[in-house]
Amino acid sequence: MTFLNKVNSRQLEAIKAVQGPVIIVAGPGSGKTRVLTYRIAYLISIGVPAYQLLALTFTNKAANEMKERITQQVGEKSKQLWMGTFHSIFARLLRIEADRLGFGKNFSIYDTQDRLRLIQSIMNDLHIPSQQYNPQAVMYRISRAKNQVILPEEYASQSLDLFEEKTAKIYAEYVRRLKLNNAMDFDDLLIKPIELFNHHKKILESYQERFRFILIDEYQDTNRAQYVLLKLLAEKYKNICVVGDDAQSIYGFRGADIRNILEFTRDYPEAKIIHLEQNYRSTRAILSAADQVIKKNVNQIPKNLWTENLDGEPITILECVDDKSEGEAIVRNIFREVERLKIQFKDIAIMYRTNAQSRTLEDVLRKNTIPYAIIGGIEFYQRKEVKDVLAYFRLLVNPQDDESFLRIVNYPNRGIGEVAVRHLRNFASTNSQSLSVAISSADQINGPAKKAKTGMINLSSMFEKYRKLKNELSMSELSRALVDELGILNLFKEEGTPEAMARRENVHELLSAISEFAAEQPNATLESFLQEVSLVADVDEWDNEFNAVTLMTLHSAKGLEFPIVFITGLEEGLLPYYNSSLDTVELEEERRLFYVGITRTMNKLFLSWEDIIHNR
DNA sequence: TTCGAACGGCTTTTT
DNA sequence: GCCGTTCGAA
Repeated sequence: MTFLNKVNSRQLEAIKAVQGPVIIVAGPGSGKTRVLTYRIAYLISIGVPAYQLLALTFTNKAANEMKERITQQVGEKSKQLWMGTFHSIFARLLRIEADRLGFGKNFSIYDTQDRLRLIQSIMNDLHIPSQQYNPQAVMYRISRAKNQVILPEEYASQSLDLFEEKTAKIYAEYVRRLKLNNAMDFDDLLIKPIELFNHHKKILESYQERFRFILIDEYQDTNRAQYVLLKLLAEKYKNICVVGDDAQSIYGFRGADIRNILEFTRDYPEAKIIHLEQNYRSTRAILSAADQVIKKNVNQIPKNLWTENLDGEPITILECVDDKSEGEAIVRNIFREVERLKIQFKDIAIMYRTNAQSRTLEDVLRKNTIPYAIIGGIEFYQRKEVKDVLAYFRLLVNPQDDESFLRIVNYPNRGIGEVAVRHLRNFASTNSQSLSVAISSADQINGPAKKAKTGMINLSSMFEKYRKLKNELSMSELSRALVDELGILNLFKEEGTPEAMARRENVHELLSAISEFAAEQPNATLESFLQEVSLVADVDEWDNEFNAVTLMTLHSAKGLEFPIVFITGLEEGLLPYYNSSLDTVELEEERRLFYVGITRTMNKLFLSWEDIIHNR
């Protein structure tokens, strides 16, 4: 265990305290990842079987990196580790146990877009006007309720106003429809396991036995559902180790409950508390700036960060007239720093509060031929054309998935319009069939026009054909054949606009992603591919080998570090983000977000803003 | 009945 | 800048 002499005494303590509950309060740059990695390697090296470890991280990227490092320490044993994001780990568990919950193992996973569409269609059916009740707000409330493990009945009994009453109705129908579609949303991936464990004590016990040692990274960003889930799993052995920093809790909007970390010792009074306060990442100047910011927050665990690093260079403030000149000032400084410090573009990151801010920055960077990589924005797997093609695959895997069906029933155009779809839906619901099953009886459906009927019959025989082919072709052949038959690549080509060509390129890229996936994993299936892509984050895709400046939101920056950092748009209203109901709690979260940004910096920090009032 | 063009509204952060 | 809605043409 040679790795154990590469750490300081506090870190060593954190690595070796493997029995019982432990909370590690780890400041930025304090070697948190190192501790987690070594802790797992240590557990394995003292004889704990790797399959008894459950390690939950915030991003897949973090999980993969850690897994790699653990493999270096302990070898192939690490393969048996259950390590990943909450969502991917519990999706995996649900694939195994789905039938106990009345779901098929091939369930679809709905992302935000799919959920919104489903909610809109439910509101239509229930005659709830979307002008009066914003579907997004409804979706947000439902998600909120789920995060807090509040089921429809309870939600209905607590609703205080008309909006909540309507939401309660929609919520109940939403749950019913998801089940009919054999689909789960992101929140279900957390609350369905709770449901499973509550109703099947035996299964809970078997997982308690299995996961004797549980580790959770970024604990400050867990929500109520995750908390309940962990509590259930750790109940028997109580070997639960949480790592986090309340000062870096920035996902309140997603239901993260900072109380989880603040009150850990209340749930586990015997918990060992370990503080990691020595920072190895940043210069003294940067750390002190971060400290000045965060100490304004009232609600936090007191801590005292320190470093042996040098003072370093002072922070530079760039005051600009508008966003364009802000971009230009950043570019000037990038060139100067690259020259002066002999660094590369990949050592630099530009951060902002909202994705929309990346536009102007991109323009300026492109003009100056500085290579850049963007994390976030419109994600690849969210693009319309990609989602459309994926919807066909989802339907092949899960024929009950009516949402995916509705997405592609008339894409590309088959002359099946709104009215024809209504007829089909009526037919399907009177026969309690899913839409993709119902369409195979297209010739028996009365109502639709001739054109629509032909389209339906064609679509139905196409499904039949590919359902057969699915067993005969490899996933990569199958996907190519399907896209070919759809003819969308040619449609884009005929259209010829730059947008259409970009879409064409995206579909190509999707096909190569499938081939690549199949090549990397010998027993890859369409199912596993779909699961993978529905749970990837943008940060996961980020490749730090490529020599480019990284652009991203402050949220995505969590867990990363860069020698040079620019934080842009430091204006009232943008950072902190202006929101009519910005209260103290939210303001503190904005402050933590800024804190996260500052503490990503190793050597030199630039802060930029537009002085609109004085410069106009 | 379907489809494409034009218009207006809104827009935080993400697994 | 993106999405849904509306409206007119085929």
